[in-house]
Amino acid sequence: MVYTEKKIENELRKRGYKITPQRRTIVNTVMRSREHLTPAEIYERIRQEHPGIGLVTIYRTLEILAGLGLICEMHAGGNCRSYLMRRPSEHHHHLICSDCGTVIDFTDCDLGELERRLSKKTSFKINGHLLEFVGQCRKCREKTMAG
Amino acid sequence: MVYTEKKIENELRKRGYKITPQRRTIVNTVMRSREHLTPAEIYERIRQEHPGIGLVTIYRTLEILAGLGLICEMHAGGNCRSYLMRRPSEHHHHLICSDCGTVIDFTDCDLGELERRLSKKTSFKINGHLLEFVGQCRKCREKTMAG
DNA sequence: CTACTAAATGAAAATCGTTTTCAGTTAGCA
DNA sequence: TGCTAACTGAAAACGATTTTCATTTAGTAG
Ligand SMILES: [Mn+2]
Ligand SMILES: [Mn+2]
Ligand SMILES: [Zn+2]
Ligand SMILES: [Zn+2]
Repeated sequence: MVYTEKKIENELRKRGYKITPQRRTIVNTVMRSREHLTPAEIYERIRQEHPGIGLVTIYRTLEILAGLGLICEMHAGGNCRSYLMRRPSEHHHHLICSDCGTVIDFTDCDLGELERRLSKKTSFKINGHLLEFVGQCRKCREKTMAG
Repeated sequence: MVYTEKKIENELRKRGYKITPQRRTIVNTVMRSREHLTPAEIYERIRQEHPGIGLVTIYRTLEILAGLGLICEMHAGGNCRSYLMRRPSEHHHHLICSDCGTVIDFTDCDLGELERRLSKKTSFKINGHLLEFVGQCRKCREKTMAG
């Protein structure tokens, strides 16, 4: 299931959130992007069409969208900056190049068995998981070899 | 292989780092602890014996130790704070309670197959992975029920 | 042991991402 | 058309981390 902007607006309305021009732009920007965007990046993109928008509003809207599960957050290992991405239709994870930051999505993680085992052993109710592989993409590896 | 303080000192010396009383205390503090400590927590613990130590020094030392792989960093999902922990002898991961922050270590992750598949498909050289489960521990679940 | 020097330290300021505060504006509804 | 709760943006506050810089010190060479 792919989210259309209409669907997202309905989702927001349903929860009592208002549809403002700012929110529309933010949703639109995040939806259009194939890459993971930081709040600052979203801000920069929007500012060109819609100067005067506040970075705070970006934060507030992203928080709501993430809360509703309409977008998802990514925490890149090293520098601890949190990126935001549009949510593909399925559950997914990331393979990140530690040199250039390239992010590749993948969907097969198959952690159900492990989750069940852990849950049983620890009496935790497990709600989710974070899985990231870190490595070097081909380009960066070649660069390293050359250098 | 468990790191002794002597071994760590040697490792540092080998790389040209000096062994200062501050570094000794930091290594000692991190080694003694069974829990994951934030830089601030380490600072607080050390301050009692060794007032006058600077938080900066904690940061700088932790950075070196992490760089050498002698300790490892943890990035707790939500608030993006990075915790530091002593490195157990084996590769391990975390199960975190989103309510109270309790962290449980586990060692079985069995991601080798997936790693090989991804590596082949993407031409990445994969160097590591980050796996965290997030949920609610028993106590917090009971509290929720009661409330 | 003494002198030297690169490395390390700590105080203070700077930076960075994020959150709070608050006064003014607006979406959605009666 | 008017009301009001929700929303907005500027500014300030915030907390974690980093940088700067003057002073001190570990390790070493004499
Ligand atoms: Mn993704
Ligand atoms: Mn651990
Ligand atoms: Zn790369
Ligand atoms: Zn808990």
